[in-house]
Amino acid sequence: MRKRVTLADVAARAGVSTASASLVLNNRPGTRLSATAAARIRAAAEELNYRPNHTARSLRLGSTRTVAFLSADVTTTRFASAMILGLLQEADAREHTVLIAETGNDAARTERALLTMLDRQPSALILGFMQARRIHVPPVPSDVPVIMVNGASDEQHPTVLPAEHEAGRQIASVLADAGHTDIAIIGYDPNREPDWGETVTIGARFAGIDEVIAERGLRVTGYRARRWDPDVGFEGMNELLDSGAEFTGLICLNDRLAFGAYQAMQLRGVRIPDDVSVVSFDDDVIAAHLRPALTTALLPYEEMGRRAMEMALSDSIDPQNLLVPMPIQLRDSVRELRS
Amino acid sequence: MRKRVTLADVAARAGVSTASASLVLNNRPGTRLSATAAARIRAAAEELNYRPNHTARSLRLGSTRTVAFLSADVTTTRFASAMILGLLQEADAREHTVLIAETGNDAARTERALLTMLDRQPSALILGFMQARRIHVPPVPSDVPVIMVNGASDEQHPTVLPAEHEAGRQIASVLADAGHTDIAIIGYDPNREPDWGETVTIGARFAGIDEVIAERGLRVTGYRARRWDPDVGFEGMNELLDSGAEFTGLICLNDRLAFGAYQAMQLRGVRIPDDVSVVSFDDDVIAAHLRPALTTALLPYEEMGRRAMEMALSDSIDPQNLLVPMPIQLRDSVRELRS
DNA sequence: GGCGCGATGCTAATCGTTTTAGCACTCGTG
DNA sequence: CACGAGTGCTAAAACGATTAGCATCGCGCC
Repeated sequence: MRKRVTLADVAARAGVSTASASLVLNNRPGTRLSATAAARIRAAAEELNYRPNHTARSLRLGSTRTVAFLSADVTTTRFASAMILGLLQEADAREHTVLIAETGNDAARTERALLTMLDRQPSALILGFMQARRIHVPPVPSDVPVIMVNGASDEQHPTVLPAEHEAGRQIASVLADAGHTDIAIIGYDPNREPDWGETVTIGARFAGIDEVIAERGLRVTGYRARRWDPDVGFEGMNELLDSGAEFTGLICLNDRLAFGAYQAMQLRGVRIPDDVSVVSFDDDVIAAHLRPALTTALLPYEEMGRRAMEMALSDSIDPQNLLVPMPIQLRDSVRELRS
Repeated sequence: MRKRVTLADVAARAGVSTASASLVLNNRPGTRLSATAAARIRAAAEELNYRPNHTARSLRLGSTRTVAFLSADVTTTRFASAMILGLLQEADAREHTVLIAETGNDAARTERALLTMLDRQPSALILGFMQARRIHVPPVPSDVPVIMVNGASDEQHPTVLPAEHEAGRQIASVLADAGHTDIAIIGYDPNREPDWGETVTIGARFAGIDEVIAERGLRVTGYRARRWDPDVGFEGMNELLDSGAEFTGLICLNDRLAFGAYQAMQLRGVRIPDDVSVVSFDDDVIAAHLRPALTTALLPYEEMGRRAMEMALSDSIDPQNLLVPMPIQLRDSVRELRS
């Protein structure tokens, strides 16, 4: 393919000025060009396969139709792609494209990435986090909106977060509604270690669970853990079982913990859900494939991405903070207790 | 923050022309500006916090330092984020940014996304696939390189693919070297169904396995399957066990199949690796967390992303096709057979 | 015949850079 | 003192679009 065809080429072929061509091709309302001239221009554009030079247009208009997405930790989780997909879908629907950069968890790198992005004059800036955190965002020109997905900023930018509090309530209620009163929790931290403060969402998840425990008068044994990995779940379950604690229901703070707990129970002949009913959070890819399939609260990253883009591109940022529901995926890991 | 400061602002403050300012700030070699003027310019830029307008520069230079990444199916797999991370790292090192778009598996949508991207004059185009496929790529201006990651094009664009053939050989050899001669394979298709042709890589994986089978004289029972999901692995393993086939080694064509096979064996009391040794492909997130941890060939998506960006941004595209090694993750699922 | 006016379309400035051609000035030199 | 060779810097033309304001034409009307 040869050099790109410019507006001037189209205009020349149609025998008009670039001004007229521009007017017609953008079908500006109120333009007073003859119908025949307009037709000639359109035909020329068609024949030459004209596509406007986006860079030139951006320079003139002062707006690139581009949204910059800065992500902390694209890699550490399989959820990132869901979020990106949501962003991309909504951006596409609104005829914008997405610039993406990785910031790591590093303030200096974040600042650098942010400046690089700002140099490209994006229409909006979206900061995404895989482990919901609160960070400091360097100042940004006031005309470019900043949206935080699954995180928060000291500067009070609008956020999109999962509705963890409600999910905590619902997940605990699943167990309570099924008649379970003796509950074990893996990953729980009754003392709310200070580090949890860094993550914006987990506190709400705990609070939701706590409320239901209090309201329903549940008896609880907890296994504290900060790292939520399968091995921890494995270890935790073994410890709970060894302690002789009595429980028929188990809440795992995420699916990876649940995965480990499953392994421990299987090895010791504890049957799910006959002996212990399990509920959890995230709806990780494995959750549906565990045996029995795991009941869990879905982390709605795709929807969050979509909503973030929506907020970024709508002129009115009405809801400063948006909570996206975490639908409960009811599967086979919970048994109805006959009382 | 107020309006962006332009080069003219800097020049004015330094008392020189924009030409001089541009020359100095880009430290063009061979310019003969006085040291004091240069210092004044630099100081002014510093004080005003000048950052060049990327759009304007792109327009002038005819090159946006941007690479467009088109992805088929960002969502369907947890591997996407690894690939993106690789791309991002290398792009960052070379001072480029990445535009990203989703194409689905749809030719029309791919074409549309491609055009949108081309309008932004990217330095290169990278097409990524999660399920390695061969597609038709619409024509692209000859000055923008096109790289295929984990896929191939009818137009013979350079590709970056996992070294499946070698991995097939190595994975089969792990079993053979450990003394196993009776092997079961789940996901195998001895007849190479025609559809496999669509995927570029799997054929090579099969071929590698086949070679070792022939060279070592292994005896093989296969469970055919095209969908490689946990349920299929579960079902496959049960069927193999029911058939009364004798085997001490099991090759699963991916970790999800292996996951299902593990479940089936656990339920039936077949011990891994004491009764059956298992090897697999992908190094999915769960592979390391299975009990026992699974020996598998890592799909090097991050490295592939990095190499693709490298090819895209280096002037000389020497190796038209690059095979990235799939390192074997040796873990605990294989037992050494004493003969 | 000159004026007003609607219809049609063009000129030229602009966005913020980069870059080439060349101006103005100072020396050194024959 | 005229001339060539440096030196230090600038004016102006791009890049490809958008848009406010102006120009031209034909025609009817007084």
